[in-house]
Amino acid sequence: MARKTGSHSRNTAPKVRDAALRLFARFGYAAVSMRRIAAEVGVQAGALYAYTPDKQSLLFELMNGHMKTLLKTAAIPRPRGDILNQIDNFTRVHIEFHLKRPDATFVAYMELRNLDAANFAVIEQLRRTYEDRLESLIIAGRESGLLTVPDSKLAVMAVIAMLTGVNTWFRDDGRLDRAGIVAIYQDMIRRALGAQN
Amino acid sequence: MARKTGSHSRNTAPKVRDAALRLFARFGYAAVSMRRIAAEVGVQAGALYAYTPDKQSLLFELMNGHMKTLLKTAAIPRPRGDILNQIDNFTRVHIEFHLKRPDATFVAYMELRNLDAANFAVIEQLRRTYEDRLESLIIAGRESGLLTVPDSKLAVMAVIAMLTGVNTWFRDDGRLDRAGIVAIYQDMIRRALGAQN
DNA sequence: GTCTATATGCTGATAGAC
DNA sequence: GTCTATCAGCATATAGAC
Repeated sequence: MARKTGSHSRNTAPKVRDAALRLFARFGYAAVSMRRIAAEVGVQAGALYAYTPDKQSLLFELMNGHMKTLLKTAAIPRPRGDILNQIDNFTRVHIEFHLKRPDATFVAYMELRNLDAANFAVIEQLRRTYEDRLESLIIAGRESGLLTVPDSKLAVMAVIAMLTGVNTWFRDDGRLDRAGIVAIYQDMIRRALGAQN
Repeated sequence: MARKTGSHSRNTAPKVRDAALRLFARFGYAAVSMRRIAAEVGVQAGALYAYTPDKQSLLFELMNGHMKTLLKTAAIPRPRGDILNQIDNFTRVHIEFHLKRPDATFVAYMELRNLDAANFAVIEQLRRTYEDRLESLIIAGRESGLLTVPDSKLAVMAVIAMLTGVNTWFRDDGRLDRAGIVAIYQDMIRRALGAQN
């Protein structure tokens, strides 16, 4: 209880991150001022600099955290199960993960150009790691004769673009629920990859 | 020859649009100032307002022109030919059109949130018109038994996301040329749509 | 940890000269 | 059609009080 007067920061750090994420997603990094983030949190602009050295770091931490969590969540825990099941699993996890985090997903895709060079390289590396995992599955599937893929790298790009695109049109009160969407995408992706199901 | 001193605007209008497009694509609408556009054109900031009433209109005109050109280019000139060929054609035209205009494509996708409400509605309508054309093809293919598509709307979103994603990774000095990429995407899209080829 | 006050500079847009 | 000059406001970030 050695807290000074005016100090109620126990929840401020996550509030800053939440406010920044929400505002960056909605209006874009460049269009959001530190004053606006502060107002959303309920402090003055200067107080934000107790939590981040500058605006750029705030953006980077949000994107870096998002990518790290993605890689952790999408870690393949069990190498057992055949390749088609693993690809179905990738499809499901990708859709569920990103639909659960629309703001972070949007920021991670839209604000890449607002990262400085060093930060961009870090995020780019994480993105590549994620893509490589999917490519490994596709290559394994092709080698075992379960898939017919003309080009594994293009297949990766096509599948990830399809999947991430879900976030752009999904609505909670829409015609299909998440499980239904996952099932349809699993079907389309298996087919696109030439699965002999 | 009734031109006043200091008047050399014959090429300025397109220069303004080109500069704005290039800068918006690279740094984002919100991060680009009118002064910076003017500097790129080689005039002072005030001179831009002879060509656009404000910055917002400049963005809207770029996006509106892009979408109108897309709809014109992708107009289906010949209803003859079977559905699979028409879908292959859609794939080819989409990829070629967008690879030819990387900046406009990028701006059209990234800057939607920076349109004011009225302008956004216009662009949204054009985008929907484009999607509806593809859906018509898919529905016709399904009805004639050529395609197996669990959900035509999701199929549209998946296909367009796949196709537009090409712009994010394509490089002119890359491993595959445009024709090669088109062929692979035609194959993956036919398969995704359950074509019995 | 948060406040107020401030520095330094850039923003979109307009007015009037030429 | 383009220039210069300018308005009024907001930007990021820091300093020092409490």
